[in-house]
Amino acid sequence: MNTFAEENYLKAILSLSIQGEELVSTNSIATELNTSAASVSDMLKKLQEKKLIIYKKYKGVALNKQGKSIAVNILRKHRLWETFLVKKLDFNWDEVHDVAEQLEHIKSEELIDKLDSFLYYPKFDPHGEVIPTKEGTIPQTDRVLLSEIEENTNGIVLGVSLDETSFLQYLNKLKIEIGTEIQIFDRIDFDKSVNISINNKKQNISNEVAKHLLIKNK
Amino acid sequence: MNTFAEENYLKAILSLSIQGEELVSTNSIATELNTSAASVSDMLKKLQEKKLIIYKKYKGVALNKQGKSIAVNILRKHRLWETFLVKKLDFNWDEVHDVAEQLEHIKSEELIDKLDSFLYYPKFDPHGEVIPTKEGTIPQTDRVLLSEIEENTNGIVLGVSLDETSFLQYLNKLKIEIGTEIQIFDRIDFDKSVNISINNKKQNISNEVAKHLLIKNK
DNA sequence: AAATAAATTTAGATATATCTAAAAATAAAT
DNA sequence: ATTTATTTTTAGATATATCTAAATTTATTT
Ligand SMILES: [Mn+2]
Ligand SMILES: [Mn+2]
Ligand SMILES: [Mn+2]
Ligand SMILES: [Mn+2]
Repeated sequence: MNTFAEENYLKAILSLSIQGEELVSTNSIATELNTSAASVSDMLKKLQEKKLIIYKKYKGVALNKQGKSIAVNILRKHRLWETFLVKKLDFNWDEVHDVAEQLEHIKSEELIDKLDSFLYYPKFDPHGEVIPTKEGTIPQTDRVLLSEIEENTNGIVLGVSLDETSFLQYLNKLKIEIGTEIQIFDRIDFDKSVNISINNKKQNISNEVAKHLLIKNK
Repeated sequence: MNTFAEENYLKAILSLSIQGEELVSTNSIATELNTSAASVSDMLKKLQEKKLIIYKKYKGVALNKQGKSIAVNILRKHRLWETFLVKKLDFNWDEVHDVAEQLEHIKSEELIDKLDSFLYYPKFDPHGEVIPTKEGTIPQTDRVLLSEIEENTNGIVLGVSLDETSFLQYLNKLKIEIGTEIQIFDRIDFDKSVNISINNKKQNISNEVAKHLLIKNK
């Protein structure tokens, strides 16, 4: 049985791997978890001993099979709970992340099975993020980040890759939500911002925001 | 913010107070929480410093106003979660206690408010135990324990005062559930067991079981 | 290649929550 | 009222998870 802290570290490593880091660095984990690099080193040693990661001092860390399985399961629980909170308890999409951070650590396989069934086996969470299967796979989707999308195309927002309150409330203000149709014009070289229009209203989206918008071309 | 351990100690003290101990003893807390008397002493010192209990060394402990408020709130959360698990997720009444032990520690007032609303403000949990109000009061009921009920009367089982799996599964076997009508004949002096009948079938109920059955006379 | 900077790990502390064994206080028995 | 037994507390360890500051390794400049 793993502690909350161990589970959070495994989830952080998974998240950084998905974002593209092959060998995840100590510092990026520290940033992700708002803790010190020293604490990360301590915990990596411990996870290494528990045989959940492949860790080479000064080089970086990756999840091994068992570590990945645990991390994906936490992610599954996180997203199922978020779905429950929005679909059943009427929370808004920008209010659920912090509570899900707690609920994801509840230990009961039967609970999650029944929650999944109660929600009619959802495929996506309230942020459009894909929910991993009970078997531990993360279904692949054909979404592209707005920060990397081709210029002069049309698309539809299918999700966000970040579920922090401040980000989601900013999207609310920009009138960007799941299902919003957008036209993509061009990307500015200088700051990597993107010019788009929503309902024929032109606007400029910063790279910081564009990096977290999942778009499907149409 | 209190730790899980602190919350569990406060809840244990509340539970023992309700069961009749005016000054709760170190040993009874140790038994209730399956821990050592030494650990209890350590924690009582800590809760004393946090001003949540009234503690006199070697004498015993009681909750103060703030400690009671916290404990009642944990009990409320425990029973609301149990209700959710049975009513919405189709758990049986003998399967929910352990998961509720985890869920009761989730910190979010809004979550509990919304859960309460989602369940249509239930007054009793799946074991017939009364759910404390948001304001922190425990509504009084006129139930009597089978171990203390008057002889030669009729009654109906409205609840149990213990929600451990082994006890509830034994009740399932005895065909005793909430709503079961029983006739009470007499109480045996020697072992305080009670002779009753259910559907005209006579049986003898041990004091250990009778102590946890909440009956309403009719 | 050597010097400097950045990233990472280790050393040494602190805080929480446990435990066993020993000491102290209280209760019960003689 | 002593002695004995029980209950409770303290002393001293262990385990987890953090931190800051110092040491070490790796990467970048000059
Ligand atoms: Mn978490
Ligand atoms: Mn999400
Ligand atoms: Mn608990
Ligand atoms: Mn209950």
